[in-house]
Amino acid sequence: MKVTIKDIAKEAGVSITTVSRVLNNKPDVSDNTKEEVQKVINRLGYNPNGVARGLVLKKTYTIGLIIPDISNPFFPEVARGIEDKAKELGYSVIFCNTDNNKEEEREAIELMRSKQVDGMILSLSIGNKEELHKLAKANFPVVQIDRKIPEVELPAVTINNKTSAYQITSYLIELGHTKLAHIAGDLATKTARDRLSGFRQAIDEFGLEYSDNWVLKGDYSKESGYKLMTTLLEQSQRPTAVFMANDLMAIGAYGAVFDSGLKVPEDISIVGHDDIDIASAIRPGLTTIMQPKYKLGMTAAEILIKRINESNFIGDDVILKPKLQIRSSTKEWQANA
Amino acid sequence: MKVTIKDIAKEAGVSITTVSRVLNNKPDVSDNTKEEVQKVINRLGYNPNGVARGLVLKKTYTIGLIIPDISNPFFPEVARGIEDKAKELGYSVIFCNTDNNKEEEREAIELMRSKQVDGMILSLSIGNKEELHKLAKANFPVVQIDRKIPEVELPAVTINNKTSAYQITSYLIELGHTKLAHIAGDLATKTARDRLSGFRQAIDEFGLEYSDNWVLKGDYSKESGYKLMTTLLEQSQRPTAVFMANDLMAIGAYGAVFDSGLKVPEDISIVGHDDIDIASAIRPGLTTIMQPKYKLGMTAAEILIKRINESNFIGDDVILKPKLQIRSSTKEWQANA
DNA sequence: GTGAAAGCGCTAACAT
DNA sequence: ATGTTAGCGCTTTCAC
Repeated sequence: MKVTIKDIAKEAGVSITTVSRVLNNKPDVSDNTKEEVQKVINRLGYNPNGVARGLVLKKTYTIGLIIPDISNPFFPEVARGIEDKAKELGYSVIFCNTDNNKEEEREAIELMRSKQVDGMILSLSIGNKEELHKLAKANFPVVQIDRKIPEVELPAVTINNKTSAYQITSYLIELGHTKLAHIAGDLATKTARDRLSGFRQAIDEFGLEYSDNWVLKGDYSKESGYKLMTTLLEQSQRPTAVFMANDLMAIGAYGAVFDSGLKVPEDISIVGHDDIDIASAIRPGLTTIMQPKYKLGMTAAEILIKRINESNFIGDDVILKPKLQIRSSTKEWQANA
Repeated sequence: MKVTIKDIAKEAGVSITTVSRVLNNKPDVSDNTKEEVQKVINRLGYNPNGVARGLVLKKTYTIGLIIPDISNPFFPEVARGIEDKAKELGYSVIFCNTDNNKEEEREAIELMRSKQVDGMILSLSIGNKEELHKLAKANFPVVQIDRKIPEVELPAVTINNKTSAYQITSYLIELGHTKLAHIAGDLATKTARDRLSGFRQAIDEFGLEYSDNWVLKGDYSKESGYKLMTTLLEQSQRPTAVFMANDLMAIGAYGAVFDSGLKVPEDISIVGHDDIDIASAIRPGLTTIMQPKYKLGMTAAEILIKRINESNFIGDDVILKPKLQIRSSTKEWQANA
């Protein structure tokens, strides 16, 4: 049987209140009894029952983390940032993968709530406005990460994906490219939509022609990157540069280019987004947008926990700065006569 | 205020016992009242308090996952396997990073226990026998993953790292290499020790000479791979092939070779271990040992939960099969006169 | 078929 | 400085 506060009380010859007092470092215990009780606690190897404590305190010191997929290389670092900050502030994290599936997301949120987490960090598909509205209305502590669902008043920690997409597309254009393609991410996500929209903005502003044939809809996976890049290369009119909506798809694209007997960047420039580990490891190094993933996580956890502990604190959106990371997958392009 | 079982009872005009009965699908409720109660539950959006339930049931339907670092590319996939299986069986997972730090590990275990997890999946450094012994003695459900601490009677889901190291070293030898080096992982881990020992066994069995200069102690990080490979290359006698204890270090080694103006595999063959995503994405593709990471996770979760639910079940060790994954970072070697 | 009461392990008034 | 009591939200005897 596990040893409880009662056992300690009996063994030490005091009331459970007194034990509780020394457990929580409350005043009003004589040094003597405190010491005595502490000894018994150590001797019996007592470990307070957090569940019981949680029930009376209405606080579990646990936060929920709901993300699409921990095995997508973007998320482990943000998860690490979250866990580090949470631990620092005395919280644990319970996590759940949803694959951007609306129903999974709903269930995950419900589950977390029934587990009485003190707050949640969410990266949801775009379909789940209602769920978020409910949480907001219930005044439940939530911070969104990576993706901010539009029209939802919950704070978010993100980068500006439209800007980053605009920036990297502009970079391609400044290199002399005029035939640009984009392979979009899962358009059920806000990030994919924003990146697409940043791409189009750049195309428009620089007065380049826009072709539906050169904007393909992927799903952020390596496989879809490979497949869609293959499709792109099979077209009669080939772009000279392509913006892949994330690095994972860019990796897939490398393979497709290679398999077509072409070369990056000589025949086609490729850029990605996120700067996951692989981006700097592959050759040619992938030009991409670096997202401060760890910091994204740290910041989200920090805001969430502040929100949990200060009822009058409503977190603001935090928009972190990404950075254009130029490597070797891009080169200047001269239109030849 | 959150709605409780009491509110439902009052609103439906029944006792809380009855509400509890319909909540848990117990018999002895008339179809009529059941339906009535269910209606109220839906109307009020009631969500049972898992903490209260956990207190009386002494069961939280939560398992703990303690690993060195979720942002090490080896772990996300195993974490995903664990979460998938856990979810399937009705459990959630709460996770914690320890960086192979003994004290962090101790604290994490204690934390999990105070949170009353039903069981834990652990990947610990080798220093923590005592902690594991305590858990074993307390008959607390635990399964080890990736690394089995020696002399501890808790089931483990692993591959045989000595065998895999032996296998990949033999492959190098069969290619004609006779000057082999090994850059070990963090020797505070069982895996690193086993891989080193498999390497030495191959060296011994094939009667190759062994030099301490060619066995360097890394820590599984990319940076240490780069640094130690540089050290290796600076030596007067250079090996022609090196077994890096994991893929991450192998990536670092690629950089070191490149920066020395040498080429993989023409000047030096390199192999890794684990087959993380990057291994197949980089050029030349990294010859390595593929670990069934997702399955490792699935299996561990399955055993753990079975162990939780069947008091007489003691899980056996499961040793999964790795696979030699030959790519282009290795080539035959002819000793030239 | 239904409800009253006890109790899970703890904290927090409220005495004393 | 210490103890008594109530109660957190739920499940489970036990009685009716």
